[in-house]
Amino acid sequence: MAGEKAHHERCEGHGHAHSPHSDVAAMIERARAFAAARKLPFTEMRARVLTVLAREEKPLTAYEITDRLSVSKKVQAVQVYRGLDFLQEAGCVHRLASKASYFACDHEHHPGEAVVFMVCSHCGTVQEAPSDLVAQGLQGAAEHAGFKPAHPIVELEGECARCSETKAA
Amino acid sequence: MAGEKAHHERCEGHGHAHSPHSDVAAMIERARAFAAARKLPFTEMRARVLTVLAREEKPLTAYEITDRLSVSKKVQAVQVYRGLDFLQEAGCVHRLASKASYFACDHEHHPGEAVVFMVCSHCGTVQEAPSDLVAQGLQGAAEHAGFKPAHPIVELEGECARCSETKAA
DNA sequence: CAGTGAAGTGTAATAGTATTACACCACGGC
DNA sequence: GCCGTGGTGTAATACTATTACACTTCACTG
Repeated sequence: MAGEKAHHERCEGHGHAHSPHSDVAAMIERARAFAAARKLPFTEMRARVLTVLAREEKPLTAYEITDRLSVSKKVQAVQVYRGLDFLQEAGCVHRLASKASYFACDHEHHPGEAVVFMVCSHCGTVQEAPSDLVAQGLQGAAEHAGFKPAHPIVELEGECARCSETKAA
Repeated sequence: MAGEKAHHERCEGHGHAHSPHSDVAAMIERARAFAAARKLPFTEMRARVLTVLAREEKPLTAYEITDRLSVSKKVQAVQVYRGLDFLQEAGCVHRLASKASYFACDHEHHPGEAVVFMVCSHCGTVQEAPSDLVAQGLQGAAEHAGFKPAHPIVELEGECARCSETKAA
């Protein structure tokens, strides 16, 4: 049942693992816009946290971010968590529940959409892919149980294409 | 051990919130069978951890289980984690990634199946519901990305039927 | 029947993730 | 001005999970 090409993705053809250099500036801009819309400041700290994540290929834990930032100037984990909270609200960063780690996302998500986080157990990268079928499945399960759905978490551990190829070679 | 409530509202068709009294003895038996099949001992500790979870309506954290068990005899978290590892392998207990907590499950799961954990943000209970649509969606997303899927995590936060009704009243 | 090895236990210590509390700062609005 | 909302920096703490190690149990086997 592969024929599932969901909405337009801003990702190029194959859902890419948010690559390290996928326009950091654009991500910053998106976060800034969100802040403006809420009349909240887009502070230095928020930008720094997002920048670290945007440059990274893999999810990082809050403490890894803390370490990265502390190289230039000592920061504490709580400051990073505050930044992450904001960025998650802004939709610029997602939390990977299975790994308790965080990664940047360069595109908008629409309400009601179900996004699958495919996590490579070999290299650690994450690919996002929206799925209508999953969304329908969740909706159906909820309906059947009289459950009022709010926020879905869909993570799929496995091996990414790149790592599979590498091994095959 | 505790009284057996003859009330087994076993899986009527679909997911019920694994109620506190859904036959604890049967769960123990299932775990015991798994152990036997693997030629592993089904020890006191394993039984105790499972019993605590089976009697509870909501997921518990490892430390909550530790506290419950420590009432009768002091145990340490690591012992509980060991029990949980076994029980998860046995399929008798699932981990809720979004809450870092654990709950008992009274039925088998089949490979390739995708199970939705519906978590009520009000009362904390979890209902399980298998969904073919979700399974297909995951499969499709993986195929499309050349991703080799292994273990899915599907959690849906929201409000259960009971809590919705209560509020409405 | 001793010897061996896989598996579990109990205990202590530690690593890793996240939050609370509080004093202080910055800025926008009346 | 000054007040309120929101951010920062710092310290401390709570919560989740793992590692290490000495000891036990038990099935197997030589």
